[in-house]
Amino acid sequence: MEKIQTKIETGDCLEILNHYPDNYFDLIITSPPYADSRAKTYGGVKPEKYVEWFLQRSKEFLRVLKPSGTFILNIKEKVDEGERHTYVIELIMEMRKQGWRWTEEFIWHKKNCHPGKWPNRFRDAWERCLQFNKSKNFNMYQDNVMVPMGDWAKTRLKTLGKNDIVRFNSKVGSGFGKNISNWVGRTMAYPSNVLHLATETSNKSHSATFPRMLPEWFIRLFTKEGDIVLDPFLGSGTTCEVAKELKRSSVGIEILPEYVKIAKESVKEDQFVLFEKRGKYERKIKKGHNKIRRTASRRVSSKTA
Amino acid sequence: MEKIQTKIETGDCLEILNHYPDNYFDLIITSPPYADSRAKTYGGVKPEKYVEWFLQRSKEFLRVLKPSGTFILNIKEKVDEGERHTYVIELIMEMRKQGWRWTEEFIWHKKNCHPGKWPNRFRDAWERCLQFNKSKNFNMYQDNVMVPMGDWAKTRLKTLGKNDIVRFNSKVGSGFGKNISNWVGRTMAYPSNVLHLATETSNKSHSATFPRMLPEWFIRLFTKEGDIVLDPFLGSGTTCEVAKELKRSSVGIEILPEYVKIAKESVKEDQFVLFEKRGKYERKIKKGHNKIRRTASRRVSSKTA
DNA sequence: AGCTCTTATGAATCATTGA
DNA sequence: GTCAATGATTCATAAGAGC
Repeated sequence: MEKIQTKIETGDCLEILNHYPDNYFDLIITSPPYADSRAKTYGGVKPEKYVEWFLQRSKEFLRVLKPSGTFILNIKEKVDEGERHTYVIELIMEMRKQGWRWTEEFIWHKKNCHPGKWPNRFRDAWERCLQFNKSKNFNMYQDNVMVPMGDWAKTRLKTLGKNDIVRFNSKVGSGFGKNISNWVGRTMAYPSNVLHLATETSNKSHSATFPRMLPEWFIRLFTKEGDIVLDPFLGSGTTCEVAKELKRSSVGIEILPEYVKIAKESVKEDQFVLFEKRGKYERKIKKGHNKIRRTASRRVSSKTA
Repeated sequence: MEKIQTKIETGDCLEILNHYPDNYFDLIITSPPYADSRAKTYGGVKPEKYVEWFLQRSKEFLRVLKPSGTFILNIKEKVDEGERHTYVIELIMEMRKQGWRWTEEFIWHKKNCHPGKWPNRFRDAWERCLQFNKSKNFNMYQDNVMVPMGDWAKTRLKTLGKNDIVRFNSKVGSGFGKNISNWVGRTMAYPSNVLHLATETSNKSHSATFPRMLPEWFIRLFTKEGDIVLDPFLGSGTTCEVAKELKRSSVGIEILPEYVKIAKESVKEDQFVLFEKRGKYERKIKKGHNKIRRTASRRVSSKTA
């Protein structure tokens, strides 16, 4: 098996990435400090300055990303003076001018978002996962993220054993095609662009951690084993941890020493386990897979009960 | 009870609205023809021209909306050359320059999105419901859209949906006990800004109707009985139908005669039933409730199983 | 009334073919 | 070459029929 590397660097990604060559990463995935948040750690970028601040860095991301690669940006605009701020949509416009293609916008539906009540606003239960690419053709491994089919399939497809059940679509070319027999016995379906993930209420001592499932899903979708992933705003190291479990190399960049420390410890622990207790590592991987499967099956049973 | 009026007009809302005074409507809710769609009926506004085309009309919407009112815009950008088109986010930017406040973006999660498979894209399962306002203080009646929560749904009210949109009023006096207000506080929660609704796949003879629950939810949330609602792109009349059921006055404007005909028939039929066969009307309403409850119950059982 | 089973179809997207 | 029409692909939901 190919050897994978996990590297965590301390500093501003704008500087650190200077040392990396063009077309180097297969996937960039990150959840950057939102405007005005983490004021003490990142200098508190003001919403008005956010686009400018980010564009300098996204220019570097564009350079180090492979043409076949993908950039996933998890972000959500803050409320400012009772309005949604426009820095995110401005950023999309400006990144396109920079050369990025805005391929898709995934929705992360936060199933257990924070409770709260305001007179003119409901709880914010979703975030954007913006997909940007350098070219029209990029790598996408859809089979890696298939989900169990809805229960309707069990009852319906089961009975369609006869070879030619044909739906004549006279006007609209939608619905089942002519070869429904292809579908008999299928149990998995491709997902949509809406992700239902709970936020992690974990104990990790830092803010704004995204749940492991989020980077995991995108890493599985847009990379294969041995590929190399970048998270330029690593935080406490989730992306690198997940990448490593999935046998992808990764580079994480984080400006705040406390976070770097946490991140390095997680990864170091993994290395220890990897080299000295292989059995346990295997179990860990398996556990990860089971976790995914369990989640998926929970979703399905939820759909079918 | 206050008398309510339902009025359906034929024409381009840009012209028709000239006849309406400033600050007249409490809520504007619409799903305009998307760029490049309905080419044969609406002239098929090109994506490049869409913002300009819409801005003329949103200027009128701004004029006729009360300062305390809300404008809900259901829209989604098409894929163009493998990229999401930017006309929607450009529209947000331009409408703000026009004087609108972009208060919030609700997500409509389309549970039964269109099937299909492509090498570089998953199925599109969501649309935007953009909330715009004229002022920071607008009317919002949050209690009208509360949803049941927690174990209560499993045990006492299997028929109602957690995380779902339910007619709160319909439960009052329907046999759940007189002290409903006591447990309402503990068992009902405010929803989030993510709406889970299936598109209607029924047999209505026209395309692109949004599900009744969508206008219903926003009408309940942003208006009270006797208020007046506008849908400037009425389509087959869903908004006016729902407004009428909820005892709100409404004006619907539709350019295509066929749709106007359908819309007028729905409203007329309701009137006929209302005045000549009251018993049947009652049944119809009840059937409507049952429909909702059935939908909710499927979803709930799904979440709790 | 409450099941199961059948059937219709929905703001889709992409590649190919034809004008 | 540009643009329009056609074909191929694929889920989930709700109405309706039947029992």
